[in-house]
Amino acid sequence: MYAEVIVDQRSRAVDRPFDYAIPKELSEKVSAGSRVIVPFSRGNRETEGFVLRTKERADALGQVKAMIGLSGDEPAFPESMVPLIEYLHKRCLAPYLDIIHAAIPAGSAVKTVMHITLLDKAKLTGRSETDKKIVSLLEDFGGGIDIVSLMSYFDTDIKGRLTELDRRGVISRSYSHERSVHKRVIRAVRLAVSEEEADEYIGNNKRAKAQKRMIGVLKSCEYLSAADLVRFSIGSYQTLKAVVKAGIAEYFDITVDREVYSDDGARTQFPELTPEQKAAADTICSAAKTGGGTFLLHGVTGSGKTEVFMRVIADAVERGKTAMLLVPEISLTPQMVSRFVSRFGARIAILHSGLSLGERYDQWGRIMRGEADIVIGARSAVFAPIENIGAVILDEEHSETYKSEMSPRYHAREAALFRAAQWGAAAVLASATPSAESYHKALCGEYKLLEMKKRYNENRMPEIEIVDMRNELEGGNKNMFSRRLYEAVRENIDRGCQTILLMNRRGYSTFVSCRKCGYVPMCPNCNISLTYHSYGNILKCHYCGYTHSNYEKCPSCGSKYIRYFGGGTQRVENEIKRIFPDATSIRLDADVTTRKNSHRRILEKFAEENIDILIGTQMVAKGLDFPNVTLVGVISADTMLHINDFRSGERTFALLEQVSGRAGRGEKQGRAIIQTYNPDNFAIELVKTHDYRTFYRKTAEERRLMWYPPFCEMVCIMITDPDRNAVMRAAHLYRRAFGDINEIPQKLAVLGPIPSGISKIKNKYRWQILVKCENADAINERLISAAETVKREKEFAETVVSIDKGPVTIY
DNA sequence: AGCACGCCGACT
DNA sequence: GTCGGCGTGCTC
Repeated sequence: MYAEVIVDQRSRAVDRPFDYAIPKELSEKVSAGSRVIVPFSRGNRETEGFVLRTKERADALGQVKAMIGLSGDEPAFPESMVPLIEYLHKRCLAPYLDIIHAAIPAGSAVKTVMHITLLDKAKLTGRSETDKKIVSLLEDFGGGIDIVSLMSYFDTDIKGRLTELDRRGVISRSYSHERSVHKRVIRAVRLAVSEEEADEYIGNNKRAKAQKRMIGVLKSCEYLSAADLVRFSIGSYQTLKAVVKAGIAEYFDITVDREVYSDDGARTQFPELTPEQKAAADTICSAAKTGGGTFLLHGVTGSGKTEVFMRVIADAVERGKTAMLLVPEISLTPQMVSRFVSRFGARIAILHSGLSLGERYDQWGRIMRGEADIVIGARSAVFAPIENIGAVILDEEHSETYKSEMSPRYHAREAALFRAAQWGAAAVLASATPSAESYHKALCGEYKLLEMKKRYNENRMPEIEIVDMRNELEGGNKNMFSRRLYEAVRENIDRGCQTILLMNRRGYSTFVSCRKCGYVPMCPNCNISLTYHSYGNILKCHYCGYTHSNYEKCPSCGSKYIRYFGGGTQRVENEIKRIFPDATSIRLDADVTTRKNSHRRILEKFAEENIDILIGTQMVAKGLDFPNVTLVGVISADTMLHINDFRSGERTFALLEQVSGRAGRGEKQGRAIIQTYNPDNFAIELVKTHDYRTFYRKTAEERRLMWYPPFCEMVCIMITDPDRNAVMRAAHLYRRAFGDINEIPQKLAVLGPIPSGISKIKNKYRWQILVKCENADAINERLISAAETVKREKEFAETVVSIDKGPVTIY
């Protein structure tokens, strides 16, 4: 038997499967997904690799080496993940390794370290000072040392010398493979003798009361952790020691999974569904039983989509299948998670970026072992190792967080649909404001459209009021709050109802500028202005994190008059405290949620203490369900509108619709007040009537005219280099190497190369080329070979070419 | 990427 | 003859 192996060496040159013979003794254990150690390259150095598939014959033309052994007893991923890995390899033009690393828990990869051992000092014949130093260091370290430590004693590269010394038999080189994340092992205790013998022991030691209690506890259960035993028996570790020493009990190790959610064991029942919910759930469930299909569930905010998900998931697991629910960013939806936990309990596994490496590893293990058959998670959970999938659900399917901005630049929606199709599962894309791409496919009949137009519990949709801020300015109001919004907030506080205020920008102000000379402080590493943060009185770059203390005087002209343009959440918070001194308020944005669980705690506090006002970025727009919130205020609806991106209207509509949907989820009617300088823009105007259909129609008209998605596919080629001139030359070379578009047998347009909208980030200059085409996968070869042409030039050694299919932001 | 190999100048 | 630095090319 032979295996195709992807070696764990991050380089394009080895980004392909290599054939290895599987020794007989390993043939039972090696399968697709196995992690193996193989001899690689001329020196046959031991290298870690992943098996993509096994086969009867080797395709390799030259010699085929045999693999050395298995690394780790469990496979890294199940065999059924291979088709997805291969699909994404082509789709994202990403190296196999990047995809595999995205698909397995971070930190579970193995580090290969070279060790040097002194074999025979006598064979050192030469006069090389370097060689002598190597040998004497090896002696100092007791004959063996790892390569990293050894190299730290030398200024020059000693690898060549080590090869030579190995050949002469002075030293030998070996490899060790170390895993960084370990299972969590705790010490547990169980009875080592029969219950009768234990009773006899107690009878003979009448004075040992604590030991008696402890043995009593042990008798009542099979085993328990040492800590629990001590606690339940009100004893001490000394008592436990005595019991073990007497041979009555014994220690053993159990591996436990770190818990990532708390389950109090209480189970909620399935409530009665509304006719709309029932119709949607029934259609999806019956499709799931008959080979699957993709559904676009378009339900207004508060229509109870989550309840439909639960039915679909329950139906799948009842039939012995598994289910996957993807949410934009799970740490942002604690309410959703707790609802699922209280319905389904311990069969849920949670995967998201906020987990520690160990927690992630444990959740992974639970899924691999089949202990969890429902997976809830953010983008990367689409790689969860479940099999036999019955239902795949993407909540807020329009969310841009589903697109990875790192290699592999995959879209979780595409990956999820691929996995659903693989298992004949029902796929549900759900949103109150579907992406134009998905809605287009639904109208074309590629997806089946399901609509839920009514809110749950007969609640009405929030009333929307648009406030034209130009009139405020004319009326002499320079405050960030219009008179309408001020009055509404005031009224809401007095009624004892809660308010959510959206300010879609963190920090205090967008940029600062000298009133006299117009100087704007910029980030030295990125071509972007610095944002003022009142907390700590600093200027901060939101791209690279650079900070600078705020200027008292203009560094350019020395003027004392510095002005703060634009607003951020901090500024709104300050204003609220000033104009509503009697109100309680709390802020929720990326600046206050850096610590684990702080996001959840802020929301809990908001609910439990009935805080009057919650101020936040788009974090407050998603998935929050607080019945006492009756007013939503949007300080400025324009912040996303003027970003020069064809999707800005779509983003604005989705955000406004979502955030206003936070109001009126209880019995009281909700309303939203949206402040804007562009009341006539249709993305803002149509929120008023919650008219998604018209919004889509107008958007689609524009996109068709301009030939933008969903009517074409886009590819963004980003070229970066620390040198301003090199990056420009590289970009032009790429364009030339890409070739004449008339030779390509499809409609295609190339825009650029041009400097990127933010022309420098983290000291790397950025140029981009945009390709619009009918089929992006059909030009893979051109896209790659042009990148190879650039990389072949010595001048472009530091140039990075990254290809992004279906980019979400173009700037 | 990471390493072996071959080539060449420096030094003995 | 080594030694050590550097460019090249290959990896089942």
